[in-house]
Amino acid sequence: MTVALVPPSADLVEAEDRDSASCGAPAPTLPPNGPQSLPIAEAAERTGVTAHTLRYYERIGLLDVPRDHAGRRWYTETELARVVFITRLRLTAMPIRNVQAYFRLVDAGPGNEAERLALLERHRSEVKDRLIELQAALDVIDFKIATYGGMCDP
Amino acid sequence: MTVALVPPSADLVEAEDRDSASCGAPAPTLPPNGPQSLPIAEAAERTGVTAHTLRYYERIGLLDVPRDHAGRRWYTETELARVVFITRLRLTAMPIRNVQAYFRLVDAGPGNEAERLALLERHRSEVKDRLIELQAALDVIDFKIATYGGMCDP
DNA sequence: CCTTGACTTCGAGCGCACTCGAAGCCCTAC
DNA sequence: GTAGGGCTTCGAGTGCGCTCGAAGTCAAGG
Repeated sequence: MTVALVPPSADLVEAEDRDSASCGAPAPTLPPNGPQSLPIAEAAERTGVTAHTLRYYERIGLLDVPRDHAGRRWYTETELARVVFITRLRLTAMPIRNVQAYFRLVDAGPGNEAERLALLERHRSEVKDRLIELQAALDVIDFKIATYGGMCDP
Repeated sequence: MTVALVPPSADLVEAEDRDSASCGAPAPTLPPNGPQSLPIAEAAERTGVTAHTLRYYERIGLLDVPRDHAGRRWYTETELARVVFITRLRLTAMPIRNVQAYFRLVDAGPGNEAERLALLERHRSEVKDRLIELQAALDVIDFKIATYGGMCDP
């Protein structure tokens, strides 16, 4: 239950706000198929998310992936980082709806940080509640396991 | 992450193995509508599970609820305790399949405690892994929240 | 030129765990 | 006797989050 404020995997967390030029230098309007961009298959491999799911995420508005002239997707660090952050949120069972809401805010540009914060904090508190419930349920299971040693007299 | 061996809500945990006469006195073949048995609506209220879901659980073999002469279900402490334990397992996201497997073992009577134990222990270890992942994801979110204070220099 | 293969879109399908609704039965109260 | 309410079964529907397959496009290699 410790709350680490050390960047858990810093490069991925930092990158997520770089798009929509939230602050600092504007995004460089990368040339499709630019420096380190990856085609969908490699993006899938790198993020551990299937290509199908990457397209699905884009369909539902979680991503906006640049294309080359032939319409093929090229994932830059920006998109890859976002995908990773999405998987983190999903891992905590944040409903897709809320993930959508969050990235709608991000994509709306700067000025709504308070809202993003509120959304994340609400979610964090839900996750913490679930952690506690989960731990309690685990305790029940542990108790059950323990009693299988000395059955019939729990 | 502490493992409590104090019965988390003892009455409910203890009761779950009493059926199928796993040890000690055989189940007393209670008269339908016996001492403290409840009709489905009250069982639902007591366990926090809808009547629909209680019937569903029975349909898929998780429960075997005694009936009165008119075919109505009467939930005794045995069934109520089992329902509660099911909800604990479900709370930890144990797939219904595995819950079914577990109670098949329980219903098969004594002699397979090692298998039950193995099933629970496997699940426990999965849950613990998930707890760790969940905590890590929460740390990412916490980090994100923290950086919303001093945007642009995480 | 033709094949190969990775990509594209679109819509449909799937697995899970419920959740609901229709039609009917049974008991009690009036 | 009859109205009401709570129960029964059964099968179908729902919501979520993917997951898949068909059919087509495009670029590179032989």
